[in-house]
Amino acid sequence: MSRWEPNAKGRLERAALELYANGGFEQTTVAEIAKRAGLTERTFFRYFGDKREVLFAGADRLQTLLVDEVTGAPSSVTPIGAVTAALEVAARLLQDNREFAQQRRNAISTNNELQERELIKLATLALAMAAALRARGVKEPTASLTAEAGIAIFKVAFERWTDESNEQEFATLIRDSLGELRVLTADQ
Amino acid sequence: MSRWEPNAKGRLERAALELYANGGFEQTTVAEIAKRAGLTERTFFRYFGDKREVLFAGADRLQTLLVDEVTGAPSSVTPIGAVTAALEVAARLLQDNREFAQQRRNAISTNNELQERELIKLATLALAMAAALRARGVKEPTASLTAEAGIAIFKVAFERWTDESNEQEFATLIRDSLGELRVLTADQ
DNA sequence: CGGGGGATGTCAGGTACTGACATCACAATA
DNA sequence: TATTGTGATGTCAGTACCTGACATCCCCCG
Repeated sequence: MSRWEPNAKGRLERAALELYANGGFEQTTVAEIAKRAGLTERTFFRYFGDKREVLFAGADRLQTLLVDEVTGAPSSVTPIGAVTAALEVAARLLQDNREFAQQRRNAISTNNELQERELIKLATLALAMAAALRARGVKEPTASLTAEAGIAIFKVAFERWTDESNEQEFATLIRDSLGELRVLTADQ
Repeated sequence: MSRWEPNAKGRLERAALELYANGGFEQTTVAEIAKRAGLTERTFFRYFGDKREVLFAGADRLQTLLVDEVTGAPSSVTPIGAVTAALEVAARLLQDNREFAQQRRNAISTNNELQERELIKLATLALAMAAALRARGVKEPTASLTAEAGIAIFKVAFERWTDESNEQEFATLIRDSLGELRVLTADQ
C-alpha cells in the first residue's frame, strides 16, 4: 500500500479510523496516518482540510445522497415521506459497514473536537435538506422542521443501529424511529 | 495595562474581541491578543483552553446563571416558565453589553471554527438545563424538550436583539419569542 | 517517443498549544 | 523588619497542525 496505488483518499480514511480507534484521536498524528496509508502528511492535507475532516468525508457523501433523494422523490410524496425515504436509502447503503460505523462513533464520542465537527455537519445537513424540500415547494417553517425531524430520526436510529446488542437493520430502525416520533407528537 | 494589573482574564477577553472584530479570527494570533492585554501567550493559554475559548468564557458564566435560576425557581412554576424566567434574568444582565454582544456575534458568524464551538456550547447548555429541570422533578422527554425550546427561544431573541435596527430590550424579545413559539405550536 | 497534466513528495516556515522551570509581587508570620 | 510561602506571570524549548512554493513522478495523448 504505497504511493500511486489507487484510492489514496480511501486509504487515508481507513488508516485514520484504525489509528483513532486504537490510540485515540489526540494521540494520533497526521504523519502516522499518512505513513500507514503509504503517503505523506502533505498529501493528507490535500484530501482533507484538517485532521478531523478525515472522519467526515463520508458525511459529505451522505449529504449529497440525501439531498438528491429528497429532490428526486415523486411530487406526490409528503415532505416527511421524502425525507424518511431518503434516510432509508442511505441506511441500506450503510448497512454493510456497521463495524466501520461503530468505530467511527466510538472515536467521535470520546473526543470533544470531533463532537463539535459532528454537530456542525448535522446542522449543515439539516439546512441542505430544508433547502431541498423548499425546492419541492414545501413552505417554511414546514421545510426546516421536517429536515430537523429527519436528522433527529437519523441520530436516534444510528445510535440504535451501532449499539452492540442491536441486530436489526438500519433501515428498519429508521422506520421504527419515525413511528415513535409520530406517536410522541400525537400525544396531547 | 500590563503585568500584575487586575482582571487579566477580562483584559484578554476584551483584547481578543477587539482584534477578532478588526482583522478577523484567523488573522489574529494569540501572541497579538496577549500583547494587547499586556501579557504573554503562555498566560493566555492558562486562562483559556484554546484560541476560540476566549469568546465563550461568558457562555460558561451564562450557563451557571441559567442553571441556578432554573433550580431556584419556586416549585409552582411550570418547566417552560422556569426556563423563560431564567432567560429573562440573563437577558437583563446582558442588556448593558449590546455592543459587545454584536461584535461577538459578528466574529462568530464569519468563522466556521467559532460556529462549531458555539453549537457545542449551546448543546451543552441544553443538556445542563434539562438536568436542572429533572432535578425539579420534570420527567423526560419534557425536560429535554423544554430545554431545547428554551435554547431556541434564546437564539431567536438574541438574533433580534443584536440586530442593528432593533431597539427593544432583550428580556422583552425573550418574552415575545416565547409567545410566538406558543402560537406556532398551537397551530394545527 | 515526447510532451503535458495530475498526483505526490520535499522543504521551509508560521502558528497553536504544552511542559518545565524561573521570576515576580504580595501577604502572612516569625 | 526579615523571611518565607504562594499564586500569577514570564521564559524557553519543543511538538504537532497546517500551508505555500517548488520538484518529481507516473500515465495518457498525440
